[in-house]
Amino acid sequence: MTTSGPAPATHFIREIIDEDLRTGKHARIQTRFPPEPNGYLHIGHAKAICLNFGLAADYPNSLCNLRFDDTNPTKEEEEFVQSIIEDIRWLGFDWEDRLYYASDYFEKLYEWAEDLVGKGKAYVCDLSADEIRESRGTLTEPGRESPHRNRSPAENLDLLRRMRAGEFPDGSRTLRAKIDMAHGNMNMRDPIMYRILRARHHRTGDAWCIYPTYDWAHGQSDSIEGITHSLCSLEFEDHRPLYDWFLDALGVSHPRQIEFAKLRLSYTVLSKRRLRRLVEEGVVSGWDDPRMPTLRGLRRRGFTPESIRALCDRVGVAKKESVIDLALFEHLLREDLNKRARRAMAVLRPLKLVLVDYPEGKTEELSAVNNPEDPSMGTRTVPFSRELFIEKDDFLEHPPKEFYRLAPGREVRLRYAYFVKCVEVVKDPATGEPIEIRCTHDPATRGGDAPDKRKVKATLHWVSAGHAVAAEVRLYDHLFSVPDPTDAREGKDFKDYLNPNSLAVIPSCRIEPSLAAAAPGVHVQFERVGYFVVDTVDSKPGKPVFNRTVTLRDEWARIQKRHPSSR
RNA sequence: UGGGGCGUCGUUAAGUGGUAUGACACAGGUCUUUGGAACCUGGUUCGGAGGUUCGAAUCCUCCCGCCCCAGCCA
Repeated sequence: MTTSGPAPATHFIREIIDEDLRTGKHARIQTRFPPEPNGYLHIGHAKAICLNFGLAADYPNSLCNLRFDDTNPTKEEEEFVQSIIEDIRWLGFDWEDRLYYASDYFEKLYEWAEDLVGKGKAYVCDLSADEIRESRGTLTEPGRESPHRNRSPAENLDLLRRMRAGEFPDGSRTLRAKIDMAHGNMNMRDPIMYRILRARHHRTGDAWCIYPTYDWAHGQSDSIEGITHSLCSLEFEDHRPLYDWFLDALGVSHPRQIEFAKLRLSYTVLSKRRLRRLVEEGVVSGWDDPRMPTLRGLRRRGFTPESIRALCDRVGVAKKESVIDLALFEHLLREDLNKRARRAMAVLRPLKLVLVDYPEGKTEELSAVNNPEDPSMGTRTVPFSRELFIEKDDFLEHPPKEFYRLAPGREVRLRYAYFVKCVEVVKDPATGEPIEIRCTHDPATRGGDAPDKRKVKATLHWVSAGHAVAAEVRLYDHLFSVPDPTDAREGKDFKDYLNPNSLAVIPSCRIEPSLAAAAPGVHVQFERVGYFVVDTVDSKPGKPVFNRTVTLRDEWARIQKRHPSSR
């Protein structure tokens, strides 16, 4: 994944690695991305993916594994394994043959558990879940030792074996590490290593009725894989002493856990719980709704893997919890799409424009550039005729000073076509709304250049009424109307901050004919409007559907925002 | 009144005792057959108070604020 370009931004994790390489602690590094297959990946996961795979790509001979952390069969499913694999591939990363599962290590983990029991560092506890909770103490008071804490290694070994053999009912016993019930860190108060759970595992089936907890499985899995730097998010800082304790107790290769702040983005939510609510409560159409921050949602919305990787490169890696401005993401997206998306003309809200001095029945094929940023993308031809559609917003009968599009008596350019001048406005007698604009055109300006060098203030996009194709366009906007919907006021819920205008469907837009057959997933810039992508689910030949990925920067919109009167 | 973290422009991130820097956002401008893109210009912001020092965002002390932890979830 190495790309040429500016050196990657440095951060505290790189400093640690550089130091480890310099001192010879390691000659190379090995990282891993360890998702639990219990849901879909989102933009927050992308940061961890880019960090882990990116680091491995940047350091010589270094590798990053993909490991599914599948220690809880009640929540995990094969479907998620597949979707996660698909999404990481789409993002552009490769783990070659290093696809692992924590469940691959169940036998080894069990063997190690017996080892700790033998060393007197773990014991079988018969307390119920409630009793354990009750005896754990609180944040300010120490816990009480389990009455089974001092069983002999031999008795513990016997009990552990019988736990594995299925002699005891679910939840009746646990294997716990023998550490310190008075520790200030709750994770060290004899944490649970195994629970009895008769649940079918998506990979090991019914082979086990005891399953390791995260704490018991994670560090040991890292060790088995030869991970050198185990990166995780801040909430695991409290677990690091335990991570270290297990590895030390076992006396095996000891990766270093390093915690960093996970990515948060403004105007959206990223917790699995909240995302699930949006889906289950029907706020969005599903996990791949184009408004969702899931990788599937972003993909369907038209975000590119390149823009996501660029975001992850730019946001930095630190321990400070921060919320990244969505505007940065959109900026990076535009930067990418500007160079790659083909241009086309599409009129979202059509207003008829008739050229009174243009012959009826005549059609011209005018040449248009496919991408001004990339001449190699060539040109295409666009049909032009007497009756056209322009954007409703591009005409104002009584324009404010800052508006320099079409208005009565005013001349503008129709892109790649002619200069036209408004000579008449036909209005709906009932509403007074303009329903047809009549213009003259200057034949000498064919193609859009005036031989006499006269200037016009505006260039408008258009489509030929008789040639344009109908299309459905879905205008997407921020899912929430406030930067941090999770920061809900007293009595409020994050859903109270949903943006009611996050989706507006325009069933019948007019697009230039060259767009009629655009393939699903293709990115295109509707000139002067925004970037769009052909929807991968609902778009059909003959009935195209476009999703707005992001608008273009819009100077006029800003002016209107500043002076609400100018409309 | 337990333990673990974090505080640098609006937002992010650099800075590791010697002129506070970049990106996004914002504001102004140049250019333009996209009010796009590109380019130029702008703002003084180190949580607070003391202290050490010729000199502190960096070192010390105290204070304040925010986040995480009491799953047999990860």
